[in-house]
Amino acid sequence: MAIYKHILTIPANFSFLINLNYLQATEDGLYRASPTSVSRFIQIEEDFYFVSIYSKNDTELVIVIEDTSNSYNQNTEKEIIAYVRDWFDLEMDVSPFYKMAKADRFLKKPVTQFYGLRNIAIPDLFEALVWAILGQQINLQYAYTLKNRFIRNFGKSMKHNGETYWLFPSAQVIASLDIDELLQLGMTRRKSEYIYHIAELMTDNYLSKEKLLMISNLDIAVKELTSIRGIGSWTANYVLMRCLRFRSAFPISDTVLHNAIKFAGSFKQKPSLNEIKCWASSWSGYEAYATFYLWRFYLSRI
DNA sequence: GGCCAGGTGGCCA
DNA sequence: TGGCCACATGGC
Repeated sequence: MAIYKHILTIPANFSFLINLNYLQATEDGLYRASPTSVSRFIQIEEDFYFVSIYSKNDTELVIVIEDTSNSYNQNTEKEIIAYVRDWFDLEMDVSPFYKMAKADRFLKKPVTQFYGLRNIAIPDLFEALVWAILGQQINLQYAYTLKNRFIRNFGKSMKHNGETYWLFPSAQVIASLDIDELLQLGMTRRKSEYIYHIAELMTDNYLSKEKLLMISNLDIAVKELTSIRGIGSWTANYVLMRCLRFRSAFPISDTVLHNAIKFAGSFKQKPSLNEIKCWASSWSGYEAYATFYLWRFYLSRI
């Protein structure tokens, strides 16, 4: 089996360690993260490649690709590098965000504590949508339980050096199920319907990442998504922020965000929507990053 | 045991 | 538009 290496220069204001810490904290079986590296299987068309990423001297990211299916070509390499760049948001220039955040009463601490963190993506649209829907209106811990069940019941597992790696279930697989099979995981009937319906839309290609990426205007993208049953403003903004890289996507009704602002501001009560709108006006253009940092800050508190 | 949880859709005025 | 309310179950 052939092994290929590719080296990326680490951009400014990027800490691989801080990003690995985040990945370790949110491990879900799809990848494995350690304090020095992260590995996962990445699917390119019909083939799977085992990819490991580590850093060299904090100046370079080394991407190691194992050609587990003997199908490696120039396009494979291009796609895998694009995947990694997207996953870690390497194209993002965070310096203007940091400049703004250091003067912001809520963001000052988060950006200091997690300096170098990027909005780690959920590159797969179906995964991002399912994860958002699972997380609606239930506590985060149970949402992780449901996601685990979802992956282990319907996903594909791959072995590497004795370790199991999961691939997120495809929309095609979910669309071929009976809704009751989703219900049995412990989610509500309504959520089962939402997820099943979205799986159908994606299988029939009415909904795809490529189509959404052709939309550059946030409001239009939100409208497009919220026209789908089960996707409200929160879910649309969550997915646009985590998967499609809309910098101004802002899940403003998010309860963790509210708690994070309450925590960061040492308030006795959660802020009102109008207060958040007012304070967040200075985050314009960086709402997604502000939200991501506040989540990280709040969820990692002692 | 009661309240809250990374909301949404549907109904009503 | 804006205000309820059902959904439904786990975590604390």
